[in-house]
Amino acid sequence: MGSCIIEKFSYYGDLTDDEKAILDKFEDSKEHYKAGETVFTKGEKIENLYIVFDGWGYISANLDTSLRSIFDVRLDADFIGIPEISFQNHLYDLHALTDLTLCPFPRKHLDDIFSKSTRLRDIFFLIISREKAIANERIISIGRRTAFEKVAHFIVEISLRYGMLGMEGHNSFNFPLKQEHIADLLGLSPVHVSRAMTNLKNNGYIQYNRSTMHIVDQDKLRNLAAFDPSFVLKPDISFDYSNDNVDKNQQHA
Amino acid sequence: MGSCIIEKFSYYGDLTDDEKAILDKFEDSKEHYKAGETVFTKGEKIENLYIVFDGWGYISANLDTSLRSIFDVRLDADFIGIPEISFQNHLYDLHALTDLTLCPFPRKHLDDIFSKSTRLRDIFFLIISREKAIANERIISIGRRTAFEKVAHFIVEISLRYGMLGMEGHNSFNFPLKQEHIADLLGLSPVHVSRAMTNLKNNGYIQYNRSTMHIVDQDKLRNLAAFDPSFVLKPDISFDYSNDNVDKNQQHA
DNA sequence: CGTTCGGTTGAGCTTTGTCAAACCGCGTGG
DNA sequence: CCACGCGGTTTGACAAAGCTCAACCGAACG
Repeated sequence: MGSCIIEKFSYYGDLTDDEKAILDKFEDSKEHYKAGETVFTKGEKIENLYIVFDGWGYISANLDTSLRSIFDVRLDADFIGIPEISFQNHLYDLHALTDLTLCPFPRKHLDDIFSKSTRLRDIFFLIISREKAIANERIISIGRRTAFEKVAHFIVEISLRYGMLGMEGHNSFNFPLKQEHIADLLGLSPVHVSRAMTNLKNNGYIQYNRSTMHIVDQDKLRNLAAFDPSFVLKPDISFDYSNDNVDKNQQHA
Repeated sequence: MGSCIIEKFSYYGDLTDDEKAILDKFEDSKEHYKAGETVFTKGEKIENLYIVFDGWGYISANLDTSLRSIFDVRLDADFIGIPEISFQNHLYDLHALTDLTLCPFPRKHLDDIFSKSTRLRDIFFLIISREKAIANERIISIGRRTAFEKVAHFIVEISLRYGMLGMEGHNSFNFPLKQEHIADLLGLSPVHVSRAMTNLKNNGYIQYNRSTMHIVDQDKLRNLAAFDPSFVLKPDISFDYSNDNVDKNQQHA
């Protein structure tokens, strides 16, 4: 009955009543974390998957005391824990960047989802595909783009992920990341992130202040970042595995 | 009846007769590619998943004519295409590095796997988890390690992936990658890879020639690379989602 | 033998990192 | 209301890591 899991799951596709009934077994609880708090750390036992209800989190690993790597940021309706689904213990840390509200998603109900609804299962695979595509783009960024391009690309990525839109992208959005986080996401030093961002600002690509980002010219920014739109999956899934429907939901022209 | 899919799937866990029966529906065909050939390219329609039967392949993207990024290398029993499972068209290219034999894995039979056997489905999730963990380690490497450490870490990774072993790691193995490929995997230039590798050789970490790699001292090399063993999943899966069996298959001490 | 392909080496250059100081907005307490 | 301090950003000077270009080497193969 209107659980937050159903609400957030709906972002990925309209749900039938049957599908809602399957999801409705999940407890409708929320967990709240203050900005800066740690949700879990490496090595802890995995209790749940989560869906982000509100706020920003980030997934990170610490190499030694000084070196940190951030794998990804978790926004509204993003899942947390799917890639760790067959581990018993967390591999990474999850921190709340802003105040963060999560909907726990108990693993023990996953059997139901997978056996009772091929469509819900497909949504799961959609999410997995999407996340792997994002990870691959990050690998390209970190490995082969300049600092300037890395930052530009990341801003475009967030503008697209924000609110699960299609391809248009938000032009103004909440952006609570500190430059230190961007640095750890992109494999840069914080001061170099600063240089890249002031550069983007001075050249008319973006405007920003402490907490909001405004993209002045999406096309110009995407062009600079050599942004490839094909990895962005539309939330409207309607694929099947039969290979008969060649023209359905094409990703490429 | 003894299809290569059953053979390779067995690497991930002993299969019951029921599970084998489900997999036995797959055609037992093999596709052969010569070293250097292209298996598929970005934008092509996705026909199959694959399992590697023999040889090495690599998954890459080209940014422009000069810049290439390699996401991963595909070895014996690795799957190809799982992260793209909800796309209609390929996002990346697959090339044969050596002569390469693949077992096609038609998507239309996936429904059977997921609905008829929770265990086969769990093996799928094991694979997905493992691949995401490998991708995350690559992100750490590219973003936060020195060239020397990147190369060292990559060699350790391959020694562990080779042949789906547990934690021991092979000390001598076939290594057909050119330095150019290592460069594209790790975000380096080919000449810098050369420098790093001769350095590793001169300091007694490794020996190698055109096609084989020998790790002189695993511990020393892992130590240098700050290698974190926790991301390596044992092929013996026996997890469940009930959270009752706290001590089973622990990843951390 | 000569050619080709990949690997190695050196020199100089570019990008990015490091360190330290200055700055800026904002909240707090006097 | 102002001074202060704090956290985060910016700037500058310098150092280091890695890149590019070009020459050279050496094994494999015709």
